[in-house]
Amino acid sequence: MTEFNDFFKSAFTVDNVIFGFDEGDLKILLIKRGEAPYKGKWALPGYFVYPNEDLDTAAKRVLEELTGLRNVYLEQVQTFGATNRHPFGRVITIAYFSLVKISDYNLQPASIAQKAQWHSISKVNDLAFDHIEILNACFQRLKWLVRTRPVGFELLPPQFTLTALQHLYEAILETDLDKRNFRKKILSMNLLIDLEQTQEGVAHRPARLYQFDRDKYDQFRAEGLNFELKESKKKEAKRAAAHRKMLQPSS
Amino acid sequence: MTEFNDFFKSAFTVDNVIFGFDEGDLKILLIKRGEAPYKGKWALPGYFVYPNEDLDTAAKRVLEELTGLRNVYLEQVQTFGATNRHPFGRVITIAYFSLVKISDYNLQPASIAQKAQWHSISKVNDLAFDHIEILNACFQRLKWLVRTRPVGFELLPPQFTLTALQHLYEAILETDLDKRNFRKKILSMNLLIDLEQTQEGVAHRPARLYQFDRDKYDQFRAEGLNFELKESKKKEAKRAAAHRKMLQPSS
DNA sequence: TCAAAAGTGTTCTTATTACACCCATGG
DNA sequence: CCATGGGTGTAATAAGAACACTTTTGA
Repeated sequence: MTEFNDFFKSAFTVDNVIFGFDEGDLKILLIKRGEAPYKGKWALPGYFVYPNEDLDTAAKRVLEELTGLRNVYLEQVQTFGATNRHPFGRVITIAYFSLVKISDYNLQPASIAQKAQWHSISKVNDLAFDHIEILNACFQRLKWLVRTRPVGFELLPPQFTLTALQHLYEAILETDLDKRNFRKKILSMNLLIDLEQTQEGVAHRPARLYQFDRDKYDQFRAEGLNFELKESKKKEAKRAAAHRKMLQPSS
Repeated sequence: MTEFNDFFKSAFTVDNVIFGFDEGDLKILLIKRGEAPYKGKWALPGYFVYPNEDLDTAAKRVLEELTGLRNVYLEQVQTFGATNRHPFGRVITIAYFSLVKISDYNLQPASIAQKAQWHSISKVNDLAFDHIEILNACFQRLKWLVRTRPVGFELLPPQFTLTALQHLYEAILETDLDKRNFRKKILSMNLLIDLEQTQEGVAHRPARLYQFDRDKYDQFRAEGLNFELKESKKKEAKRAAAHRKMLQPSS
């Protein structure tokens, strides 16, 4: 039988999937581990929770130490606690994700890591611990969130074009969206302020710039806001066809 | 500075919000605590996670010890870890919820509790620890889940009437649904098997009995299934009016 | 004048909502 | 024969999906 005090021999960490968006690509911030275990491997930024620290506070601390950013979108996602997930003992981890504007980001010297770097989410495939599993859970959650709440703005600079916004949604949802329907839907929500400015120096018709209207969002949020986005069926069908084709032996 | 070994002095528990449905009421199973802390108070069933036990396993164990039930719907919801939430030290808890058929339920002698009892969720207001907060988080999650996945069946006996199913949804969503629209929607999903039997011995026209078609559900689940239910606007308006009236001083 | 991305409306289809009466049974 | 809850269809509205051409700019 387990003694009561045997229960008080565990530790817990927070791990943070920090999403950013750059060059049309959804990215996450990873650190190259400078110490055992998994020395030299890429990992999610995370650390032990201090004895007198709340979980959210720990997640914020990890984020701020690494990026210098405060007041970013941060949400608890899921807790991972397989008995064998950490070689040093029983360590469970509470996974968070956060959304940052890469343009705001300044790399801080981080004693825990030799190196911190943005990685395209599509190219991440081998991480320390069970971090791939954590990443997947957080990515799934982000997909859901982005269809439900207008959090996309957290990942863009304060001024953006509708096309940039659409590309962000397409990157997160891993699908194509119809341009006209997307604009109709987004604009009909009345959450964007038209800055009545346009891009400069682009080799094509310059796009209008918009800003997210946070006040109006806070106003709407009370009443529960609908924010669904669906894939275009035609493009979905094309993609499915291409996929089938790919799977078939060439004849 | 915190020593490394200071991190390994925490414990964690699982707490389980066990939902059931009986007499038109959504209920949860609570235990009256037989020991300190919070001796004599009602609490969510939960216990420490053993050193060699996975989190989901611990949640299943707690559930099975208390109810004798296995193979019930169980889902991790959120982790609560405020530094002061447990008087014995740093104890974080991973909250789960489960859905059981009260008809299947058999109370097991539970050494941890003097007493286990079903409580109408609307009447629960004072629980040990931060369990009210946990309950709220799980209830919110259930509301979302029930609009998204056909999990309602987990709470009903194997054979049920459409009216019973509707009452379940109304209890969970805390709203009224239109009878005809509800039936149309539910039947159009083709997830019910009409047993071609009717109730017996009721003092009104006997209702047809249905069964959940789990095979068909598993089949559909792969493709991602829509399962939305909306409140009738008229009834919503009525409710809002009643609420406003209630808030006004009688003149 | 060409390339590149911006911008814009309409039609069709599908899903949601509102709504009221007759039916079968037991007491 | 009455009370109780079971069972049914239709029309109006709203939301979503498909779809192609013109505009503005820099090179």
